[in-house]
Amino acid sequence: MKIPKPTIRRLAIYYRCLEKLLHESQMNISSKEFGDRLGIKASQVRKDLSYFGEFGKRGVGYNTVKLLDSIGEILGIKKTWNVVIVGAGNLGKAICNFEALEESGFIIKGVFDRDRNKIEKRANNKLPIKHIDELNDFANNNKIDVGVITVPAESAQEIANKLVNLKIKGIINFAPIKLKLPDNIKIEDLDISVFFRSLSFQISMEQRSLRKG
Amino acid sequence: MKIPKPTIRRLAIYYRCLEKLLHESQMNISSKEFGDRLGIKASQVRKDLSYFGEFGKRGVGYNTVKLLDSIGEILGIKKTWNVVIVGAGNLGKAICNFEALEESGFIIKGVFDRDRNKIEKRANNKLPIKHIDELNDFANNNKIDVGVITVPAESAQEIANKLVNLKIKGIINFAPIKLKLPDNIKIEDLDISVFFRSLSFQISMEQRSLRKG
DNA sequence: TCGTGTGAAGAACTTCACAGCT
DNA sequence: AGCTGTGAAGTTCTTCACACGA
Repeated sequence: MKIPKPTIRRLAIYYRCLEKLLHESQMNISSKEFGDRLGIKASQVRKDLSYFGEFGKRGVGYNTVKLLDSIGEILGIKKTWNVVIVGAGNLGKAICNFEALEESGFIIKGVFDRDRNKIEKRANNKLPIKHIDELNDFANNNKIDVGVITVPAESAQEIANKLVNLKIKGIINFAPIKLKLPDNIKIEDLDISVFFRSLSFQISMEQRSLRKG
Repeated sequence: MKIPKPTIRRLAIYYRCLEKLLHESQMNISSKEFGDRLGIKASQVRKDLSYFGEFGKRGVGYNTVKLLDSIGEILGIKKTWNVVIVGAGNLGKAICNFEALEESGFIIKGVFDRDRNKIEKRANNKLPIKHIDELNDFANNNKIDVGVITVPAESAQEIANKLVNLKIKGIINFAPIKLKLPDNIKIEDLDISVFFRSLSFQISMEQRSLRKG
């Protein structure tokens, strides 16, 4: 069955919320309350979950632990993925220190940059930055599943090609460019400035419509 | 007229691409070539632009400079917004040093944190980190338009409330939580871990279907 | 009675296809 | 001839509404 992409996004959000619920020792939740917490309609929550099975009890709701477990299974969160980050600028370093990644099963194995001045400096508590030329050797010794691209747009495609050659399975691309990739490589694009510009539009729009009407 | 939200996202992407085209001295582009560069259908490009006017010439295409200018106008990129960042962890610091923001008209005026150990340390080349208690005074002296929330989920709503009291217009929220806000405050949510988990799902899914079929 | 699961209806978004300008 | 602008068709996603189980 075809799963809508927005559904996947929301599953990841549900997962976060369930972790929190569990932390608050709430053992059961209805689609209504769940949706209200997240600004999502109850029917949407039920529909999303129904793509994958019947997780709830009629008249009762969903068991927090069971649902967390099931969504974790669906998202493949129990698996772990070995990650390399390419681009040790501010964003790359921030990602290195982003605790939520290990929690999601992404283990950062190496950080690479082409700037030799950065080499061996620490990107986070543990990881020294390596030169991009060492990437191939490194990948031979460490099975890499996922590459994170935090280099400027100009070099992003070149880095993507290198990553593809390492037989990775997926890429998170922070560079503002559409990468050309083989079909079997999964990709998530995340251009942060797009969110800022979208906000800029919303604010401008409101001001324009206030002026008019 | 109602503008689809995906259209706004894409306008921001078009803008980025046009900047690049201009840099490459390409003065004209068709919707076809434009779309191909971005992995978007030509008809989609034309439809998106048509919501805002007629920017192209039939038989010719779009003038790069004129279109860049028009989209900039639409997105409100010529305006500048004064920004405060709340949360001077790794992500907050990365945002401070994110050049694309000033280019998009977001001027970072201040960085705040509740951890007194961080105070007066530099978040980037220019900006000292201030304590969150100083936020109100600061906002009285600097008209703030936009707040960026990079604190943990637990404190995000509290910070959002503080920001709303400062009469800001919009928020970029990196915390994994749905903020409750007045209708007149614009919001963009950007939970980075969602992208990783979505990738995790895509990879797991592929492996499952390969095993089956 | 309460809340899930789900076909069916509805809304939102994308793509087609072609008239019409250059 | 080439390419835009746009109604109309098509597709995808969301919401409704209700049967059914706890």
